[in-house]
Amino acid sequence: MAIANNDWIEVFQRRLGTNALGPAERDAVAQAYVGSRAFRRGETIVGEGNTDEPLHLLKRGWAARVCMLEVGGRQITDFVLPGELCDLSRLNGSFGGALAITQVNVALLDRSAVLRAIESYPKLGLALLRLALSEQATLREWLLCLGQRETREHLAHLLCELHERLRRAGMAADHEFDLPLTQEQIAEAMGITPVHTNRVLQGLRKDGIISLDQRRLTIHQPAQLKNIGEFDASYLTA
Amino acid sequence: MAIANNDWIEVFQRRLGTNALGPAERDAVAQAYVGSRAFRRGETIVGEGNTDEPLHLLKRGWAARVCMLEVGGRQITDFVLPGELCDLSRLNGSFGGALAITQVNVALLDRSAVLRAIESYPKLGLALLRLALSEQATLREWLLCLGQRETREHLAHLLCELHERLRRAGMAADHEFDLPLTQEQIAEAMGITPVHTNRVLQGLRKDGIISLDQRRLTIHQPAQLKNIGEFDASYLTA
DNA sequence: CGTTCCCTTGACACCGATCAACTCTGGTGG
DNA sequence: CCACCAGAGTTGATCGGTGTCAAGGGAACG
Repeated sequence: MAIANNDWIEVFQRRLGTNALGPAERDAVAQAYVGSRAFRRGETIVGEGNTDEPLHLLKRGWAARVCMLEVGGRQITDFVLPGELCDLSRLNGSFGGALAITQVNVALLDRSAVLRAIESYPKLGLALLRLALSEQATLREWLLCLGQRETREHLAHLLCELHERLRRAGMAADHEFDLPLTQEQIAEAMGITPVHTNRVLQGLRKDGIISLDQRRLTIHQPAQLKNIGEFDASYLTA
Repeated sequence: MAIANNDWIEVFQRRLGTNALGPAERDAVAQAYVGSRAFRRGETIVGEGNTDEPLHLLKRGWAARVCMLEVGGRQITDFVLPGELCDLSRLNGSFGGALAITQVNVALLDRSAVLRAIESYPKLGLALLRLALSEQATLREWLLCLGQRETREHLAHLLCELHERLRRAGMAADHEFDLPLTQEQIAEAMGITPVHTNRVLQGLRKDGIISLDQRRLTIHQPAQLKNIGEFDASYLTA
């Protein structure tokens, strides 16, 4: 079907770690490719519920995984950066959806082809297992933030985490980066209201620790920020 | 080293789904067995940090995965029931620890032997990937609870989740089960204080929805409880 | 030049944290 | 048999962090 434009594999490999896949695994994954697609800011990439859609591998941009309450609220459970799958969880059951934070490009991978590739190439299964465990670690850290940290600490931690992950993806400078989130989206990730997000952000600004203008974040006092958020990057493995 | 007492494999297989492992995978896992161990209520099964300890597969009892703040609090991120691994995440990096909620028996599996088995038997890797994704789904649901649900709803949801998981493990009757958690531990799972846990529990009791005496929970109005917690078991896949 | 989205700020109410005291149970030792 | 003690559960009073409601400002865009 699709002409194999395999630039996305590089991105995928970068995320998994350069040695995670050998040439055979690379090829096997490449053969699951069934096309590409673009989404605009705010669009739904994957809806909730278990569908037969292909898997969405993020080539470019930011996405967020979301879980919704029937009535009340929406929770962002995770951000998806290039080289990660928006819907790895669909390999098992179903859960949650994904939405585009920025303009986004994804590679579409046929789900059953991926499953077949895993059954033939154990290193691929192991690489995906590691990816899933890495996501688990982030989810646990978010639970810790939501349950135990105070809001100011939580926000500081979130900013540190995003900075570090973006840095590893080659998308952040030493002390600044593009933060395409609206305050409402930050709120949905932190389980608070947009109004309160604003106030806590103001607090960090007032103390000269960060500035945030036009979706550009600058960290003036990195050590302070890490300190406030008790940020220790060691959970961001692989 | 150890005499192969392989009753734990049955428990493991029950959790993974009966068809997840074939005879070859079974044997491969069995060969990673290096012994068994028991822990008493309250003991630490796995400490935080990345060690070379073997993996701990829960044969009997309840455990909890915990993440700690340097100062302040501790968050229970997940409960571990029989057939699950206390420290699957150690296959990748490290993260968090595990503690015994009840008297607990675990099978010890050599970590590198498990890794070798995965590299030889892709179905094993896939089964563990599915297990990890199932854990992810629970973590996401917990994030939704912590971030978006009110405390009463959160507690109702937690009780429903435990009931359903215990039922699947053959450890719960239709409307009652042993809940070995102290109110303090429930609080650590929900990110609230023990005092408040008590009050919310009283609320559910006062409304005749549940009763909880001597670590035995009875659900008098199951439909009501599910309704309050907006509980939908579909995320508990595999 | 109006509309829309996002950010910002103020006033007020309330949920849940904190502090403190008391009960109840089971276990231990005199 | 009773005294004591530790751990868990219960309840009340008070305080503060966040949610809620409301209004306004500023930038981007047609």
